[in-house]
Amino acid sequence: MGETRWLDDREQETWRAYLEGTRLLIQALDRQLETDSGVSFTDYELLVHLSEAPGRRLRMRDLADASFTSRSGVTRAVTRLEDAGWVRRVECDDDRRGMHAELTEAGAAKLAEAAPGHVSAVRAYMFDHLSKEEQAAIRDGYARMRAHLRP
Amino acid sequence: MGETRWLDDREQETWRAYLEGTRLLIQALDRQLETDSGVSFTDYELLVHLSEAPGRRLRMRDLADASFTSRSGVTRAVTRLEDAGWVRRVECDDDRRGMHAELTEAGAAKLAEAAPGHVSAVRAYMFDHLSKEEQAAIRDGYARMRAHLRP
DNA sequence: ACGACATTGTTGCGTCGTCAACTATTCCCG
DNA sequence: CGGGAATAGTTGACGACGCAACAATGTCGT
Repeated sequence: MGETRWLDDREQETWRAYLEGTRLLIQALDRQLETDSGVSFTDYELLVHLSEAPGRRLRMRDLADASFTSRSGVTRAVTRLEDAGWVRRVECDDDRRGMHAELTEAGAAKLAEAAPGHVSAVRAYMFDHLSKEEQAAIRDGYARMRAHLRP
Repeated sequence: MGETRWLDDREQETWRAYLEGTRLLIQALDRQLETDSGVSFTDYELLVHLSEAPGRRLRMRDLADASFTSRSGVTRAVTRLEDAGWVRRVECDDDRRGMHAELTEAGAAKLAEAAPGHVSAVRAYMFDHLSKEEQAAIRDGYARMRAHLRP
């Protein structure tokens, strides 16, 4: 146990700005999606993952991995999305344990409806306030962090 | 309604790296605090806010504002921290509606015990992977975002 | 081929957090 | 001053999510 290297003022400010900015940003995006399209931010992200997958479907585990949440979280989220009519469960051919979550037409339509407003919000709340250099720094820096934190 | 300006590949990657890196980072920090000191990340942050306040106490509303959570969230969190013995409620002299949350000695001790490991984790998970320039970009960029998003 | 072990998805349970409603108090303007 | 509006903190109802346990199925070594 060596001496603790505390954060200096500059690092403190970086840490606080990041934490608080992130919290405000996510809250704002969630509110925008919820009020304009009736989708939560987490549900929106799940729909995006499905829409980008081949056949618009993903194994439950892959959806969990892609969204960095737990298996049970995905189970419940998919049930939620199924009740909304945006996703359906499809049994796996090659693995009888397996389940696919598949985007329905209604789900794709909902996503198409929600996407423009969401993207505009991401621009208005985040990208419009960042220079190209800052965007590059964030991209590279967080990609490196992500690589080291990935399990 | 003009045409939507979708995110280009670079912006997409920035957005994804940021979101996923952040999710992994917060999860990792939460786990570290929880396993090493038995404190959740949110509770840790509340203790920090109190420890930095004059008299180690804060009005409930100020604690809510500082932590960017709802009033009810703070009420429940403070009850939780009170049960743990780390915080006590003190009535306000000048406003009979008011309540202070005050850090106890045990709370200060818990914070002192948890802080070194947490700071080390913040370094190991985040700062060690970022150049000075990237840190500066994040600090400035998020500070600007935060300023625009603040209510 | 077969038994030990791993994996998949779901569920019960507990925790955490928000919104809306409520009481108590304070503020402010006519 | 007095009374409506604003504010403080709490609570109830509810939704989201993680962990651990579980049954069903698949995988692998011998």
